[in-house]
Amino acid sequence: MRRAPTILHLDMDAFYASVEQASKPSLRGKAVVVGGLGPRGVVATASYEARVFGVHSAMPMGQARRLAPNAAYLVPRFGLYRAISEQVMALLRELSPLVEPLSLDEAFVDLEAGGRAWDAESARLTGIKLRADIRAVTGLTGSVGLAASKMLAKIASEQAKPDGLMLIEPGTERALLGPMPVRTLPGVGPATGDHLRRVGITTVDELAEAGEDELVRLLGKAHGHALYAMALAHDERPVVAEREAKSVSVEDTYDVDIHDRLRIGLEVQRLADRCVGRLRGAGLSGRTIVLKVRRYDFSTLTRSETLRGPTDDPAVVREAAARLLDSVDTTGGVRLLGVGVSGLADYTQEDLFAQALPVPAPSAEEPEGGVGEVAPERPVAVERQWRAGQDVRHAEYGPGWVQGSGLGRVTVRFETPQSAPGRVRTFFVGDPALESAEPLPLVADAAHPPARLGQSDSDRHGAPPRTPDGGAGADGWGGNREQASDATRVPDGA
DNA sequence: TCTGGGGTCCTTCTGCCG
DNA sequence: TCTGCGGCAGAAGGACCC
Repeated sequence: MRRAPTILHLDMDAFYASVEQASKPSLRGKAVVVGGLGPRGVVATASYEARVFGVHSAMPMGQARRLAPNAAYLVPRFGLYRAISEQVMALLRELSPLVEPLSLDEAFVDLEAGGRAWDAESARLTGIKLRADIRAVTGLTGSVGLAASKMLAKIASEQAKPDGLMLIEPGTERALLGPMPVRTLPGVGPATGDHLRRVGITTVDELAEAGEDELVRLLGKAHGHALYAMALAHDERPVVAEREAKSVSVEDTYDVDIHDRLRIGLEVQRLADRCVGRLRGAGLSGRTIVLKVRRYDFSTLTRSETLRGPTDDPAVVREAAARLLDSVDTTGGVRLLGVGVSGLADYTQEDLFAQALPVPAPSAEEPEGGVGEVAPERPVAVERQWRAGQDVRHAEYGPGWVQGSGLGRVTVRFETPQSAPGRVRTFFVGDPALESAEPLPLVADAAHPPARLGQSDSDRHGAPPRTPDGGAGADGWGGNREQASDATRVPDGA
């Protein structure tokens, strides 16, 4: 095991919410909640001001609204988050060629591989400079953990939050880890945590005392061995810069349960097309088609079928998904449907016989879905929809963002990242002087300008960044189903 | 209170094959 | 021909992560 604390873990603080606060001066210092605003949405990120009220990630939006009724509720703008994430990742790659992104706001860096750090002091200085650079380039704060392993570096950054840096000195790991709750360890979620608590294990020390055999008996071979090693602060996993995707899937949760079998069939076809769009966009094909159904009572079942060879043919995936649906009882209604493809390959069976359909180059309008005969993901918009948080520009008043809409009107706050908190004006939703706009840079004249600050509607359907642990940037969030009545609330006096 | 979306990995069960 | 067995692949579900 390496002894020097040269693994760095960066975790941006309340990333999505912080980006929104940085780009909307009237929200700074206020409770901000980003997530799906539909009736079945959940919280993606809450600002620290919102967390004071008990709002946290993965909480149902309805519950968040009850806890923090005066917070600002915004839909995520993944295009903007991706652009800012790229700025941050570029800074990390200046430190080392070994950068392992976990999601848009998190990454591991092997500082030793980059020759940037060889002991505690050089590692600490590198972390301090990184945090300053991130603030200069993006205007945002991130927390840094430094340790001799990935697990400990991640725990350190968690301890450092918000806006801090923590280094775990070699030799102090077990003393630090011992009193911590088992849930601190990666891989221990609610179920495993409960399981361990029932047998009297609540801390990492107790986990280590239980012994490897007992943990294997309780949790199974893989999990037991892994957890015992972590309890002893042993973690030899290397930082891996590139990892291949193993599956591609799309799913939708519906605002209202679907009962009509015909409609369910059509939705599955639509999801199959979207999934193939993703697949082709990534230049992949797959052998196993998976159908996912979440029923009215939240019970989830999957059905899968493995083909003789990999495919990226939408008709083949549609047909397989339809066959799988035949074996599912949807009486009572379904709340979620999903279609996925696994067993990925970077060629198709048809390629072998030169029968593959030509794949047009993705266009700006179809960032990942340029798939010939595959149906478009959404019908062409016939009426403009204004989503809370969306960037707009008014011919007379300039740039602003949608604070809320409903009853045929849209309320816009006119301000920019560099301006003072702006004023609010209300327009008819069809006002020709109002148009959607690209987000503005958070930091003027940044040394590392983002490649593109896209936030167009298509961004919500853009391919998630391929991240090593599968931490794909989520998209969707039911935003396309947002109701007009989902007006954003902004604290008074903002 | 009422639970998103996109992933990965693991375990268990079952059927097939030699 | 029948039976038992081990290995393997596929199917299904669960837990976890961001």
